[in-house]
Amino acid sequence: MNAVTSNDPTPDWAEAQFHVRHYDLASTLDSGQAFRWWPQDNAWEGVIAGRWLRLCQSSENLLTARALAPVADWSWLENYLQLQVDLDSVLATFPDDTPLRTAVDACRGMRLLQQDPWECLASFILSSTKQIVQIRQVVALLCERFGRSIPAPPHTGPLRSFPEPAALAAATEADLRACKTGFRAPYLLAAARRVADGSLDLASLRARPVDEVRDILMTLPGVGRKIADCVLLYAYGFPEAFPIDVWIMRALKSLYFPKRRVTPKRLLTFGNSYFGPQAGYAQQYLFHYMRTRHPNPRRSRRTRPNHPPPSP
DNA sequence: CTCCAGGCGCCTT
DNA sequence: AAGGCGCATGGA
Repeated sequence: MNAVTSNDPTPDWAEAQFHVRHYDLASTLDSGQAFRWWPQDNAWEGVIAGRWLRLCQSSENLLTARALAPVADWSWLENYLQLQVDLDSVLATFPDDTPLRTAVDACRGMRLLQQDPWECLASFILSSTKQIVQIRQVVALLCERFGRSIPAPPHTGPLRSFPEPAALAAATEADLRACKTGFRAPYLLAAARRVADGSLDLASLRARPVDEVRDILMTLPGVGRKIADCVLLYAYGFPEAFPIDVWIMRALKSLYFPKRRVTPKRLLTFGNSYFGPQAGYAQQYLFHYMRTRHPNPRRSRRTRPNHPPPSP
């Protein structure tokens, strides 16, 4: 995973290559962790750390990154992509059962990212009762309206960074509702204000125990156990965090308790205790497996009766 | 049209 | 403690 930088003596852009093992870039960037990556010509383009980036898995063991400005040190990207993680040792901690083996086999190489806490927190505040495509749309609108303009390549439109807390804190609830945030607008506004005024220091949370960080995040309105766990997992890198949403509930029920009566409470207890020290990784594999391999159960329902009733 | 979406807060029992 | 319901908005 050593970076090899371009030899161009005066580049106005930068390229680096990273040697990887067991890395699936596509499922990593498209598994509902982050919401600002788009497929483009056999590569992925997105904005992180306030700059446009193009990532390509040019071969099984090689990632290529391209940026628009010289990059002296790529460690921020290595950290974001979690290139240093030995996936085999993570998978070795999983309980050895058929459902998890199936889920891992469906997208072996998928990683957890390590994202910016503010972007992750704000994005997941917006996630409640929204589909992933809608979350991406709302995040894009917020960036468009409140982000800082950043250098963009010719083939994209104008690009903007993810909005700073202060930029959203200065907005009105109506401004945020104009970005389709709906009933989540006051939650996002409150979080932005808490971070912007310094009463919530997201950077300092990294050094604290996971349960303390969860409790602190849950003091924010609109942030319950699930959203807090997403931030713990996707931004702070607590691998034991296990966000349980409707997909995971469905996975636990259908994969671990098929044809058995189980209360939601029992499923929660099971999910929060069964998967071990890297439960968050297990969660990501189960989530992605359910989303990609198990169609929405509603879709199997017959949409029209065999014999339509006569017209009046 | 109806049902549901990477939930949460609040109100009833 | 536990369960029901409304919340904005749009996809299926």
